[in-house]
Amino acid sequence: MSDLLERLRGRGWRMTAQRRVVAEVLDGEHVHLTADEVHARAVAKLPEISRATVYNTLGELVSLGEVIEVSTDKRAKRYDPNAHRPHQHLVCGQCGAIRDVHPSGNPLADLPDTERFGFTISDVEVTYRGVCPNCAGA
Amino acid sequence: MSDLLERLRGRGWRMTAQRRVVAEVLDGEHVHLTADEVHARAVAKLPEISRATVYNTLGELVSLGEVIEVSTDKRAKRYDPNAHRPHQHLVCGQCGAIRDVHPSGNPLADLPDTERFGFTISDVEVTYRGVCPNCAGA
DNA sequence: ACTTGACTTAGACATTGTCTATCGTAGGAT
DNA sequence: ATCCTACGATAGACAATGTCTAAGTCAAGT
Repeated sequence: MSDLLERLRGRGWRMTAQRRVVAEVLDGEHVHLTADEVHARAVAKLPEISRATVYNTLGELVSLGEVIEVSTDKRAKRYDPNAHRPHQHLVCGQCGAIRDVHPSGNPLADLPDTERFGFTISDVEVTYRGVCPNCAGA
Repeated sequence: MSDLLERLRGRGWRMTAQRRVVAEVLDGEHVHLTADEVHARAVAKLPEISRATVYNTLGELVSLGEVIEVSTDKRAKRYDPNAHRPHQHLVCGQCGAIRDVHPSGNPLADLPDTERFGFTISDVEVTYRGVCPNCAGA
């Protein structure tokens, strides 16, 4: 599991108990946690950890490109540790479940030059919305 | 400009000064305003209008499918009155400028069945991120 | 014009995120 | 091994955005 910790150490990250805990939380379960959920899980492992530290650490991980911020939900940002394989998200509008999915083509190619208005495009974010089998069945 | 107002009236919307003002603000400029910006512009036309009413009215317009909620920016939701032509957004990461763009194909088709996990997909949200000519030039 | 239920209001409250001043500590230097 | 120091952590205030409530107001049907 510690590929993440290894990489961070390799980048000269100063390793602290708090940062380790946050990294472990993210690395442990490949779900999409909100900052507060990360905080809650971190507190379980290290009760003194503060909210600010979790936010700071998450922000640093995002800057380092180790995790991705997603805002599928209109409320809080979520953090996706699966940053090394480009992927998109499939969101259930009822229960809020999120799945990672992998596109067939390159979505960047779908935008013709005439629609780029001189922008230099670096990234595309694609979110499919629908209803998951669970919610549809009920 | 009052296609919007017409449609709303036709749907049995109870027409009040506040709702008219909010609808006019959205219908007037085809930009992507935050709820607070809508409120500010509404106050300019009708000083007594309250924040709650603006939020309520925006929520209703979204439910009715007359405007779309977009969260390109990580902060506030933005409201896009251009709900009747499917489109996507192009966002400048530096200045936050947002442009509507029109896709060449149907992005829904890009997700193979094997990646749908039983979801019934109803919508795709695509956001291209990059740098606008203005910011790139500077 | 009257009545009624839907709409509006002000402001408290909730949630999420940021900032600051202070304290603690990881890791290099000695 | 111990000390130093700069970087990180902390608590809690603050800010931004959004939601809720209780009471007052008004559009529209009768």
